[in-house]
Amino acid sequence: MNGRLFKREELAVDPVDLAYLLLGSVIECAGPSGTVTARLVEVEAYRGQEDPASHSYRGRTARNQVMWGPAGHLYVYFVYGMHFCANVVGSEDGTAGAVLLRAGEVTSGVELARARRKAARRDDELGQGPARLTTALGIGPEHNGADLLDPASEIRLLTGDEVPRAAVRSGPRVGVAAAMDHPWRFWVEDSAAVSAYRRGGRSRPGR
DNA sequence: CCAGTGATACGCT
DNA sequence: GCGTATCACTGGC
Repeated sequence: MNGRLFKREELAVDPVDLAYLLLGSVIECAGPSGTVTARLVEVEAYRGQEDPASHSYRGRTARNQVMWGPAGHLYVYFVYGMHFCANVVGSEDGTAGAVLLRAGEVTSGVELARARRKAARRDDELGQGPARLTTALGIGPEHNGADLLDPASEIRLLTGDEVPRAAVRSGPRVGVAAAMDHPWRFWVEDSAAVSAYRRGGRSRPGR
C-alpha cells in the first residue's frame, strides 16, 4: 500500500534495514505557512552503542534521549552552530539505532521550500543535504521527539513507491572518520537530489 | 577553498 | 567547574 502511515513495528528494525525502508518514502511537514513533502533519496544508518559514529555511542544524554525511545519518532539535533539534522528512530530494544535523513526531493510545497532555501538555484538543491532538507521541510528543534506515525502530528512519515534494491547504491558515511569500513550510507542511484560527497572539506566524486 | 557558528562532551583541575 | 577540540554542514569566495 502506498501513501499510508508506517506502522511502528515496521520501523522497529535494524538501522540498515530501516535505511532501505526509508528510501523512496515520503516525509510531510505541515506548519503555519503551509505543507512541504519530500521523497527521501539518501540516508545513513547509525547503529547505537556499537557504532562509534553514533550520537548514542557513549550512552544516554540529554541531547540523545529520543534515540532510546520508541521507533517512529524524530530525533533532531543542532550542529555546526547553525544547522539542524533529522533522524528517524528505529529499534526500541535499547540499542538506540537511528537513520539520518541526508537528502530528499521536494514533491509538494515547492514554493514554500524555495522561500526557505533562498540559496538553492535549482529545485534539485532544495533538499540536497541533511540540513538543507530540514530547512526545506521546516523541521526545527520543536520537532525533536515528534511522533511520525501519529495521524494528527504535523510531521509524518508515509510509504512511497518502493525503490528496488538494484537502484540503491551504498558507500561510507559522510564526514564520519570512525567506522569507515561499514558502507552505511544509502542513496537512490538516479536521483539528482543526492548530496555531494564531502569529507574534511574535500569533495570526493564517485565515492 | 574555508569561515562561520555554538552546543556538546570529555579531560583536567 | 572550566577550557577546548570536535563536529552526522552550508554558502559564498
